[in-house]
Amino acid sequence: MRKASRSIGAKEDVGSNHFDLLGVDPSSKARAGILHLPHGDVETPIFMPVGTAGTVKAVHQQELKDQVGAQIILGNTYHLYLRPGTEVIQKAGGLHKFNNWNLPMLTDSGGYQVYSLSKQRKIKEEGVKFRSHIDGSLHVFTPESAIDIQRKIGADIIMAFDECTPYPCEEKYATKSMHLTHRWLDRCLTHHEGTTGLYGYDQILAPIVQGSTYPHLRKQSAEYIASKEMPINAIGGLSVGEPHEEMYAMTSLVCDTLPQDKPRYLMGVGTPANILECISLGIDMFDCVLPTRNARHGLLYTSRGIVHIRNEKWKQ
RNA sequence: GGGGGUGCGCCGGAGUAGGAGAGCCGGGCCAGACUGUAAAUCUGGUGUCUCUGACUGAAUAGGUUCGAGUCCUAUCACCCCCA
Repeated sequence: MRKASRSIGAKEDVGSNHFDLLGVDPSSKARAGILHLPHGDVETPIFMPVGTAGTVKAVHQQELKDQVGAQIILGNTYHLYLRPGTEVIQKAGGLHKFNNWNLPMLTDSGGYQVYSLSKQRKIKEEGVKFRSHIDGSLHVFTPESAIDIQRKIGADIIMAFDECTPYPCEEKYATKSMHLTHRWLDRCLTHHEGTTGLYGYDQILAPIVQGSTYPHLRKQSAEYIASKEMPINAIGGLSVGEPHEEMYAMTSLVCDTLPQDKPRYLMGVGTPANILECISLGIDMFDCVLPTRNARHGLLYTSRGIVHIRNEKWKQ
């Protein structure tokens, strides 16, 4: 495997050419490319391990780099904002310095927490009021504040603030939510353009396609997102419990609508089979908690199927 | 050798001053779940059988009693004290 080159703390703007599409599979829609980011290049298709609170759980940084070969990892705006807190990270000089990870990073905006913490939040046009899952304190996330926090965290790629809808989701609500996400995207874009990275490099803002499992909504949302002409386009609101066939159908439809020359990021996917299938549909980037969570829960994917390594029969 | 105490589930603990147990809590084990992480978490199972219901079961063997895990006798095992 080729080692991704590195340009730590690169001050120069990497320019509009963030992505080189190297090849397309003639028998599927699978692609190979290189994504150029301030902290190095990333080979796509890529799986990005999730380190919600700034660290990939149960894996040492060294293992993550040397054995796992991770080229980019995730962090989460909501969780980092609550703990250790945005100011702490900013004082450290950004998340890269805070956790000593000098390769690319991406932060999710907190949009997933609109879904996963739905019991303790309220959505309004302005933004989302969250009750902290740690101490119950009240916090407001808006498209603008989500960008501000992500500026302070300093990831190479930052995500638009969206609503990840649950499954199943009524069409009426899915429509309303999609439009809200679109309006929030416009605010994110404006705020992103009006601000700069705090640590001497550009941060790419990625918009997110929503629309639940409704083809016409997905198409409409994909067209809207594509019209923004951002360097990376993301697909959200999938892998939330819908049948795989629906997930593939939506992914396929959206991939066919999004531009060819930009990386496509399918958020929250998935199982090994999901990933292979979606690569063949044209997805370039993935993230999922499944490998780390399942590993912590003693579940291994093997060539002979799933193994629960903690079971007595696997012990010596 | 003498005295005292304790014995039920795979393990540990709780409980029972004769009156409803396949039965409390924890662990282990077995199975399942987990998809932009409120998750080293959660759910279910864990005596036997011909399984919508039965049967057996409180160290072992007897006894008292309408009724015994509980009381009595003997035996066995373990723990404590004395010699």
